[in-house]
Amino acid sequence: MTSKDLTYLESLNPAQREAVEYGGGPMLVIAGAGSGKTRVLTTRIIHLVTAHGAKPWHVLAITFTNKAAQEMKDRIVAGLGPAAMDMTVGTFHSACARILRVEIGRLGYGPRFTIFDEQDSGRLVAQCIDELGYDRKQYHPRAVKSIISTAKNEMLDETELARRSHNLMTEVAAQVYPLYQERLKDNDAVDFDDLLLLTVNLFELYPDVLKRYRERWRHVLVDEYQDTNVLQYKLVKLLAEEHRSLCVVGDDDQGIYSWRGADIRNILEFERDYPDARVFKLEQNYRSTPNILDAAGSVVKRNKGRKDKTLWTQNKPGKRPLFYPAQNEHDEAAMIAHEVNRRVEAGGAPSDAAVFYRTHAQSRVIEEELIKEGLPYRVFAGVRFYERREVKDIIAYMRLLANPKDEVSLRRVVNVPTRGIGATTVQRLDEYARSNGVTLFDAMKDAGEVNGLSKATAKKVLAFVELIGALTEASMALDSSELIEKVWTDTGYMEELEAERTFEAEARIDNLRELLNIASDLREEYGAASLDEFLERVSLVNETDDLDQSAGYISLMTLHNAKGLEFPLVFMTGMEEGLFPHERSQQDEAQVEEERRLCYVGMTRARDTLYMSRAAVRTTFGAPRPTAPSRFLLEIPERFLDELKLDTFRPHDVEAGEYEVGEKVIHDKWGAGVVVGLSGEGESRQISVEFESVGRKDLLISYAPLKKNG
DNA sequence: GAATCGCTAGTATGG
DNA sequence: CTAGCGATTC
Repeated sequence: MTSKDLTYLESLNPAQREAVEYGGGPMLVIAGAGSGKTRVLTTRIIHLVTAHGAKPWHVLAITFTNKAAQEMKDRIVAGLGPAAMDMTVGTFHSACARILRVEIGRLGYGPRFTIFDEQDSGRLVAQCIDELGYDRKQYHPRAVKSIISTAKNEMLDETELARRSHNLMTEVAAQVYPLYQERLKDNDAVDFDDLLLLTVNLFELYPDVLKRYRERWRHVLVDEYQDTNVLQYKLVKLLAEEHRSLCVVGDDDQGIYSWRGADIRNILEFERDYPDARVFKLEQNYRSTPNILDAAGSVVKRNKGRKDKTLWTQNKPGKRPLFYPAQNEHDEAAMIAHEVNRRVEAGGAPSDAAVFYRTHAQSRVIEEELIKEGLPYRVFAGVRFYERREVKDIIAYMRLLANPKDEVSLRRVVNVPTRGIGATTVQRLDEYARSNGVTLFDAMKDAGEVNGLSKATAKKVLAFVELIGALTEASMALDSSELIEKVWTDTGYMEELEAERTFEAEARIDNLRELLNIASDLREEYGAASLDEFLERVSLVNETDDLDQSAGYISLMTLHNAKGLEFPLVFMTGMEEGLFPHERSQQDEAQVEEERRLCYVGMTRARDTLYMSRAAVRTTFGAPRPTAPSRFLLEIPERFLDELKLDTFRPHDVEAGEYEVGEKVIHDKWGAGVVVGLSGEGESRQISVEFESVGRKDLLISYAPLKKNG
């Protein structure tokens, strides 16, 4: 042993240390929740460099989110110093984007290609459906897009897709697929799946390129391996096959992305794919109390076909998880506010707390209650911030400046704010573009010669071309934050919003200011941020990546977004059949198992306190409906769960109406009727009424606009 | 070509 | 219930 400083090894437990020091070929680390897997990954990288002489630039580490990548990078820099900056740490998508920015010319795209999001791709698919003469209503663009996406992720081409199709929708998708792909290329654009697919294509078509990247990244490490799909698996395989320094880390109990192609077999069968692979298991949990782990474990152990493991911990027993049976979603939200306040009074901080829910729609009521209580919070809505209309509009302008072939963005902004270039004009320009084989934007430059355009209209079009030209010119010299301001000023976008003077317009302006903040932060982080860097960021970065637990707010997010995070205090809301597990997963046992893993992921985010709640009545689509408790709640033995009783504050106590069978009633909408039955209690007390107008209806007494008649 | 009205689908989960 | 979209009207 030389004088190398290996003290970082001392803080590891024996299992972690073994995984860190293993010097052989492919390895799989099965790492239970909270068992220090990020630590193992980062320490292993440090060890590769320190003890095995690996060069930092030879390391490729794939994480699931950009936030995880940043954390990992910070930790490695702390251990290795600035040399660590030469490593590549990022998500599959960002790593592929980086490769494609350099290499995509081989595939016939330009280097400033646009990355389309789900909305953009959806629009393009819709155009293709129209172009092929199919009815958009019958073949919903999103459904078609989803089939194409699955095909891409499973590496099926349109022929194979058509061969396997067993319904009209898939057959149409198989026809749309090649056209969509052609249009993407015309737009110099790729969708999310393309980032991975085109990279695999590139590697398979050009062995010299693959060779370069194999030399570049001799050590490949992949986190959250249970959530990789076929394409990602393929990428890893292509890259790691030669040097075989491959370390994958994952937990089959935390696989929650099969719906977007993740294949849990990637982890379950790793040993078959790599027969010489060593398997390591990390089972000591450092995060949660035994009570929380017991409860979470009792849920996930219902799943079949999992790798057996038992988490244990030396942490103090702590409190048992608390179950709160709320009357409705307002009550549930009030409980959260109440309990966070209690914690704050006891010396805690709002930022200790996270609220998880199955669907975004649940956040609203919780927000209302937190506002009422004056508690600071932040909603992490995944990519949704970037999908807001105003944000997308400004980004569309920016994209157009970087890539004038991006017709989807062009169409989006050409008449926003309205500048007299309507659908008919765009249609004529489009016809001209097609018959002359030029892009839509080039057709606009020729507006004077386009058939059917009046002089006045042509003038408006040319003014737009000039506007974009001037902005493009400006984009070369300006930082992206300056450019954003110039865009919303010069296009008149901001002026129009400000003139509206409505509450909604104010909110939109706030969102645009937030976008500006993001660009400014980018500048602070990296010095200056060019247009291209800005676009890369907003295309691939997820809102959770901005999570800052020191900033003093309660974090609200979906259970999916909670993966990889931890909080002292966790609220799992909406523990109801049909919501969690979601109704659309209930037909299929495999999907229910995935929901169960999601439940496990949520529960194991909690360090010391875990609340689980359900609403007896929940209003969805404007209609209140009684609910049944989630099966996951029932899977937790009573000894692991306490019931939270909050008699003092129930804010929405509802008097159960004293109706009797046979009594005459009158309903605001359906008029007169007679009570024929009563059931349930409290808020979920139901009444059956035989109406003269519409016959028998079952109603909730506490919500129905119902009165006694007589 | 733009503005307004009214209908209807959506609410899984996300890079 | 509400946002987004298409039909209708100006």
